[in-house]
Amino acid sequence: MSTAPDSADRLEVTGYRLTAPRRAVLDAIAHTNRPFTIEELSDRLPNIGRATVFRTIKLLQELEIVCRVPLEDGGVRYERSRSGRHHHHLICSECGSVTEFNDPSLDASIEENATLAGFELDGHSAELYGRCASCRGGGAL
Amino acid sequence: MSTAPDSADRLEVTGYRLTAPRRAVLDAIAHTNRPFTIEELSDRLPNIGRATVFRTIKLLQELEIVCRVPLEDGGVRYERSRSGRHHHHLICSECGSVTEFNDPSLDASIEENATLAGFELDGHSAELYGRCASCRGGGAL
DNA sequence: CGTCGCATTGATACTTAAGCTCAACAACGG
DNA sequence: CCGTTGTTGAGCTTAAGTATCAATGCGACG
Ligand SMILES: [Zn+2]
Ligand SMILES: [Zn+2]
Ligand SMILES: [Zn+2]
Ligand SMILES: [Zn+2]
Repeated sequence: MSTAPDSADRLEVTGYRLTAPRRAVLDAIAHTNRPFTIEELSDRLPNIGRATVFRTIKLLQELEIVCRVPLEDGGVRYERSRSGRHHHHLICSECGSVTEFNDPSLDASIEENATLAGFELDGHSAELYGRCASCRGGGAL
Repeated sequence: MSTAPDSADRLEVTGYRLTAPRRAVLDAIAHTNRPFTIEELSDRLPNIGRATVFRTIKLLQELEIVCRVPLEDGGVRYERSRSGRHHHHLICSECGSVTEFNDPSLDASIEENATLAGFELDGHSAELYGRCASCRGGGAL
């Protein structure tokens, strides 16, 4: 049990090679709890080429091991997905933490709106911005 | 009635000057029905400095005259808002058209999830991706 | 009017993020 | 061992947006 055995498995099972650079990326994100940028990740992996970090993260997104978190200011971070399934994000503007949640009725509501508009839905995103419970507790009010 | 009188009013009422460059930008977006990039807009306004186009669009976003549309592939376009109020987008991956919709029950569902997580909600986004009614009608199926 | 002050403009340089290229390399199957 | 294919990484290129800063415009005031 070195790192993220399940993720590694998922890579191999899907037909991709589990190479040393890919393992290094998996390793690095397994040891991070904060959402990260590619640059940050790349800096922590000086022996791995930037392009490879990009490629690997893209790959991991497809496998739903990592997800893309769009910030309120237009920036983007990435986060190792806890659930590995479809979900949405609660993004704290104070501490930057990201919490996943899933709500079938929210998705249903989204689908309903698409149907109403005669739209064939193919994907969607929903991001919630604000202050997380612990930042509220610790700070004012 | 030259262009977008209401938008122009909104600019002035809010204390900003309605200058010639700003009017030109308002004019240009009033005559566009497709979501645009800043570059495209800037190209259509050769007499207006690029920086001014950026500044003006940013201003119009604050006034909710224009809204930022994040695409599925991570790109961004801008669109003159029809409603000028809070809404979400249906984005067609085939023709690129953007339709606004508003659904109080969707927003309620979002707020409920925030509350459940002890989160103080501050803003949110929801984008729907797929094929619009006319692209479906004209194409296959 | 004349003039002062502030908002605005725009050419340009700069920044940052992200993606692409392509030759070298590693793995694998036979 | 050799050819085929997937993978890598240094450096190049693009895109998007921002910073600079002098010049200009406009309004207020006397
Ligand atoms: Zn996520
Ligand atoms: Zn969903
Ligand atoms: Zn909109
Ligand atoms: Zn909403």
